[in-house]
Amino acid sequence: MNPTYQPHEVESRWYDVWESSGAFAPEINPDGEPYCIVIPPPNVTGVLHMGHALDLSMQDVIIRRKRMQGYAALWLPGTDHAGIATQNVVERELRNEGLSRHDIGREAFVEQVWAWKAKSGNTISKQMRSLGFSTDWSRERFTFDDGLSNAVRKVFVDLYHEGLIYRANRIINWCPRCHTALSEIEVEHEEDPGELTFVAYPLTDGSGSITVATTRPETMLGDTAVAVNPDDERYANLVGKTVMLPLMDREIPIVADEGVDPDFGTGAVKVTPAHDPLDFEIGERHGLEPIVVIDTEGNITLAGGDFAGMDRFEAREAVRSALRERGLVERIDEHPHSVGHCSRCGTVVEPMLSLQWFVEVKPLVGPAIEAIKSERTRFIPSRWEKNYFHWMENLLDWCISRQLWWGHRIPAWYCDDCDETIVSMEEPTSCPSCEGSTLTQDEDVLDTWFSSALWPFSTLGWPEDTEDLARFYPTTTLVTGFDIIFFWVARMMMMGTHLTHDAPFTDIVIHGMVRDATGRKMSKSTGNAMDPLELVDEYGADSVRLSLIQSAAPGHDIPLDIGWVDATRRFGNKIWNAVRFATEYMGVDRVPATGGYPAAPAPEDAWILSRLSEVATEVDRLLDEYRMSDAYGLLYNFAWSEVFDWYIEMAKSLEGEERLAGMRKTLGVVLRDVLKLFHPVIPFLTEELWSQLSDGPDLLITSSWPEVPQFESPSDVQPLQDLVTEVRRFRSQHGIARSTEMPLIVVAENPVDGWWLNQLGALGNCVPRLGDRPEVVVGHTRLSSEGFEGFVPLAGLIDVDAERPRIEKTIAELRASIDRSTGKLGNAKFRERAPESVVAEEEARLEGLRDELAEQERLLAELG
RNA sequence: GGGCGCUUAGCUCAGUUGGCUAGAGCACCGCCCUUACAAGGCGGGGGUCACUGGUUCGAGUCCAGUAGCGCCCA
Repeated sequence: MNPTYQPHEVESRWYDVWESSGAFAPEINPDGEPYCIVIPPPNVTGVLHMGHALDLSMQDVIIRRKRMQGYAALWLPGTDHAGIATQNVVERELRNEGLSRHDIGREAFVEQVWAWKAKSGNTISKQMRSLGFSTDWSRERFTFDDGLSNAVRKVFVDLYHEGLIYRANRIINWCPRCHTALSEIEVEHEEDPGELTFVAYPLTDGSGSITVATTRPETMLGDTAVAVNPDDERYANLVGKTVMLPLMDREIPIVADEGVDPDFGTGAVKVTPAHDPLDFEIGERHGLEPIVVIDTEGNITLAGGDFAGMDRFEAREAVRSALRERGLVERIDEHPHSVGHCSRCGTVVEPMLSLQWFVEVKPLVGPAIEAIKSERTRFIPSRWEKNYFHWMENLLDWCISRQLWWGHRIPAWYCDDCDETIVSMEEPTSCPSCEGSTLTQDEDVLDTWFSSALWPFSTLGWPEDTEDLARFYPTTTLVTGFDIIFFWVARMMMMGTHLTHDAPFTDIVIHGMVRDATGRKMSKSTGNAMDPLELVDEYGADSVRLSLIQSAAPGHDIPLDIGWVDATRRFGNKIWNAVRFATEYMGVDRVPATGGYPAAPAPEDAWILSRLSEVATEVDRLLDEYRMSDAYGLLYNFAWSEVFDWYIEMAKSLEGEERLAGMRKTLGVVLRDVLKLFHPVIPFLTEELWSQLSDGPDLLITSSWPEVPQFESPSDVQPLQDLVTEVRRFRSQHGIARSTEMPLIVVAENPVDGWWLNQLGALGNCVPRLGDRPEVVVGHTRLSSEGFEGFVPLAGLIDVDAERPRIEKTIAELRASIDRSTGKLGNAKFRERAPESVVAEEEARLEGLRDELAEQERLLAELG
């Protein structure tokens, strides 16, 4: 073995071995209980980012452990077709050739997208391999696969016939750059500086004017009313009057509507029903005609009079200066407010009246909420329930049509003769209503999230009655970021409960976002994004995985400090060397891997085995609760400080063939179990080291999860370690060279075994001998731990006076502790109300402290 | 404006039913190339647990309020 760990050599070796062994498929454990995770499908155009790395690392930890525990563990990978994103990518390529998609036509365009996908669409799946994720590639799915597309169509048709999908004119969010409708969650609200313009609308009766405030003056071209709150006394006398809309010379009414906030601006608002959701509602209530003044390009329409053809932002300035010229602008205030941007391209979205398809969500929400309330499905951490409920209860109907070419075409046809709408699985040949045969299919496609909402069951074969569906659905666990609860989790819950009559998962594990070391969101534009693959190059995949898992406290954001990644790399080197030492110097590779746990371990061995047992139990408990960060933090510290720093050091001083055989066996099982416990998070390194320790061809990935029997630790190990630390501290504080021999007279309450004294000498670098407690300790210092005292003759080691400050400091610390303790015990209520065990412990502690103080004071006095 | 969360060491963060001297990694100081690992070992310094009040024998932990920060929604 190399003296240092080289991640790349190791990592390149194992992935193919695992995959070809069949380990990734649930069939590896044919009789196991099913356990299933479906991957949150990344965007087919996507490249792996830190968020994926975290999300997938968590899933791999879960699935690898379950596999080792004997479950038929299925982790199903795949991607979604990402309508807008993918179309954008291919359109950009076309643009480089000077073409638009319209130049080549729909069919050729879609062909080109498929070609693109075949060429560069699977980047992320390839990247997943370099991080070692153990997904079952034989079951990889794509939302555009035939089976999944069929599911999408079936759901659309069924929901339409149930009346849950309808087509209507509504205000939707329009992206003038992507030329499509968006759902409200594809809109990102960002704070913009903005200005509030106060405009006077003259009353037609000449009795003055009413002032409205607006952040979007250009929309006034489409105003069809002014509205005030009915309770607003300031305007009560104006309701029912009309104003003359400036620039357009259109007479419009002043109406009273509950929806108006009297505290905003002047309390009077302009009403543009075609370009604002609230205004649309007001318009509906008052029978106002919506006038579309901004077109799908974001330009002013012919209805905008003199401003027709202008870009909407250009028009904002033009309208404002035209109003100013007429003396109608009263003032302009700065007004920071949030403005919607397209989540795909960043363009300011335009609320716009448009004919679109919608899912009526109200009937779907109930069962989706009930699944959580009844604890059929739980969020981890549970506080996300509140957000989920809150969001579900306020859900608006979901706009599912997109004006794209890349996506599932809406299975709706319109009869040219009678305007009948036909929704069906198969393309109709004639109109069922008028028997006309000129039918035109809806041009639009469905929102990608519509197909993603079916993901947990469509990937398993639904609506077909497949074996996988029967076996693995409902799935067990979903792991995803909180930012995706609304987009995706909620919709899967709705679709799952409605279509399959069961919630799609049992546990929903929510994690935070990976941020940079200072807590900022990683993004390309701020230049602080870390590329997981670059980190893999630099530190190895295992380090990236372990540092992410260790940093990820449940449900919190993760500021990823490169220092963490580096620390885990050093840990890799440490564990590598521990195994190297065990095999090359201690002969552990001569111990059969299958030998089991020692039956009658020697004291040191019993101690580390008992710790292993405790740690393994605790790690299991934490992992069962998805507290991976705590679990692996614990294991990391156990491995490093207990196995490597203490046990291996103890092992070095052992002698005698029999004793060495016991140690080898112990070190062997401890290291093997540590490798097993660590395998889910650092699979490459552990698999490699397993092969070094193993005497057969068996892979760690398919080995069995540790079930460590209980061992009883000798009670004097902890005092041994404490005394060793005291000895080391004494040496360090006095700067006594390592090579200087240091005698130690050991006084023990109970008989001391040879091994104990041997370890004290070896670990403490001292020469201990059992002796009697000196009547007078002049010329000694005293070191102690529970049940043991050690006296160091100072002559020849240090100047006696040099020990005085050390003792004085100890005395001061003891006195402080004693004060605290007596204060506590002196409190009658403490004795009365605290549990007996707590009081007894405190009393024992105080007694110990007082004894120790007496010793130290005597020591100081005798120093003279 | 509504909701959710955060504030603990120089930095980034743990700390689950309240109970010994509040932990980790990095950074810092001292000693050591001790025969696996200097990507290491040993030892050390460093915290008014944001603030105020309350509950309690006992509060980083529970409750209320204040301040600051973040996210989501309107």
